[in-house]
Amino acid sequence: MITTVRGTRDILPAETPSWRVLEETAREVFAAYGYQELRTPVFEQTALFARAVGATSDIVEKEMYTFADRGGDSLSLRPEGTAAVVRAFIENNLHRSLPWAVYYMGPMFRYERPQKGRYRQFHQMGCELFGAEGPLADAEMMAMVLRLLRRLGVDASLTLEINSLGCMACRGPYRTQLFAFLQEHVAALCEHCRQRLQRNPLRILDCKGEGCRAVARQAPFMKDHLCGACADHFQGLTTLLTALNLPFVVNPLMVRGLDYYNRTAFEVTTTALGAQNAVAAGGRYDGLVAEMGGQATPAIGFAMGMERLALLLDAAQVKLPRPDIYLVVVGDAASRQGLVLAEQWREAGIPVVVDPLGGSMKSQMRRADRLQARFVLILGDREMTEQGLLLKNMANGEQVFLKWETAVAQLSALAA
RNA sequence: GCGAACGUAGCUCAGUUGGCAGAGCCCUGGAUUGUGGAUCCGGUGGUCGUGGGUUCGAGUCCCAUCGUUCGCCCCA
Repeated sequence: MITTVRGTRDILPAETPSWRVLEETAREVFAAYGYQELRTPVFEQTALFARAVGATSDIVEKEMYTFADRGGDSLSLRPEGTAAVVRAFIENNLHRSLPWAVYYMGPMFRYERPQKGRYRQFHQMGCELFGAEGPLADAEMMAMVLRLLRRLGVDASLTLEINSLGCMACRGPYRTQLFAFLQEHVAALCEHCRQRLQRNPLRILDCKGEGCRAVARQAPFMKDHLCGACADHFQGLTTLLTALNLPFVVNPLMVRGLDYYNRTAFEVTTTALGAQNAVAAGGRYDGLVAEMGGQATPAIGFAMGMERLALLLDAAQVKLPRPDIYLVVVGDAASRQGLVLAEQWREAGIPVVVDPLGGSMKSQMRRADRLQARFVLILGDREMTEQGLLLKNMANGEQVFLKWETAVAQLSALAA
């Protein structure tokens, strides 16, 4: 048997309704804040991700699906959404139409060890806003994320955490200070953190190892060493979140995994998903557009993991589709006549499900019941001779007789 | 990439010191010959994840492999 590739899966019809709730609710909320949909290719030149996400990040170093195409170009399946959005922004000269507010949703690919809520092909949706520099944009985006989560009914046990990662001006000095501190306490760090001390000391702050956490708590915090502009920005953000009545926690140890972030970083976490606790995460990346060759443009964005949202989604919101009218046909002649009638009704805009398996009336009725059809139309020998149909209301069992000629009018009254 | 647990019917699971592969749900037929749901009775459905090994005999023990789950890591 040929099966799905490890870390991928089918989303079967039993599950697609909740995915649609997810997608449709998100589209509504994003649109309400002025975001429009952007669709980018699922694969790009490998160099795009290497430069945007960071050549030394774990994602690029060991998690990308990278391959050479037949022309010899190195391509990669997208491991995240922002890089392609930035590429599209630059490539289409959109700095002339600021603000540019877009959302995307779709599959992403990372070669990771699969776990609950973590797949090799997974789905993210996210928003990116180009052109807005001040904390108003940050606060509004967080409000939007939380509104969406509330609308989805997944807001129980969620926490909004924020931090500031500083900017080019203040991160450098802070980094040397942090490095000096960590070097004094190198003995208490885990092996992995000792290795990344040189390369990426900031990441040590959110290591989950006990020794590292103890050190991290004593370490100098970025938020205490921000330059004036960054401090103002962060202060402005907290003031706005308070004004919006959005509860938040300042987590000075939160560091984003992707290299492009500066200033505001935020994360929405849950206690309901085990180790994969991040539901949504994002931040500001004011330097990325310029770094990627575009005209310097401030930007902020976030992404949320759709598998994780689907796991949390309030089942009460998901309405399973149920047919209004289910046609039961008994006998060959009735089957043919049923097909013709059903097409006439559909032509008139009336949806009809025709029992596709036939067999005894009992078994067809059972299938209609299983689908929770509101009405069943019965077409058997008796109805054939009388050129009519029996219409049964499945809720109360009442039955009325219809003639073929007048059925369209009577059925459209039902479907309305 | 590292550590651990688990893979038995479509689903959820039981299976004793190694001795005939089971239950519930689902599906299906009947009780009810043209009518769903409730009840009762019957039925279909298994390369026990896969491949080796030990043994008279393996779902059970051993090895390998694939997959899932949990933790690490990473992250949405």
